[in-house]
Amino acid sequence: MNNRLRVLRAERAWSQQDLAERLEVSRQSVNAIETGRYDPSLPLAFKIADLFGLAIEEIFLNPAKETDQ
Amino acid sequence: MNNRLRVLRAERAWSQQDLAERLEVSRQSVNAIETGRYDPSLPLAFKIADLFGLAIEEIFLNPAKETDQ
DNA sequence: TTGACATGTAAAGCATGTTTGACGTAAAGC
DNA sequence: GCTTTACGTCAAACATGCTTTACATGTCAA
Repeated sequence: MNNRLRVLRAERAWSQQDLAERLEVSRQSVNAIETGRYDPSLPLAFKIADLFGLAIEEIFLNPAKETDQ
Repeated sequence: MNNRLRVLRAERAWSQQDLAERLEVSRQSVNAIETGRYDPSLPLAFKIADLFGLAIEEIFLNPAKETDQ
């Protein structure tokens, strides 16, 4: 599932480590999600959405939808 | 994480089996999510939201938010 | 009162998400 | 050159999500 995490992080000039700390997960988890190696759990997706003040759907792109924003 | 799956299903008079088939998961998965034994994966959450024509946030209640709709 | 259906749950196994610790590489500053 | 920081990745271990099979209960209609 594609996501805009890298862009949102870059807009804030945060390192993966910075983001990981704010989300209370490991840096490797942030990296794996950004590089598309796996999707976050739903609770983590909510935490990410909260942190950026966006809806989950504005960060994670529904693979079933054609409109890729 | 609380969710409104049971209500949405009841509004359509679907059995757990009906819903499971539409989501292409097992009836036990639907039951486990409804009874709160575990949260769906993010991809499954998207599929559920699609099926009901709602946002993920309208079905799954963010545990970090006080406003429980 | 039997049969069919809906729901809850359990165990075992496989798939996915997350952790820690470690290593390689590249860029930037001193 | 050396050090530091950022990023990508790997392996092992553990946690969670999901499957199949199975069993128990309640309800409802015939």
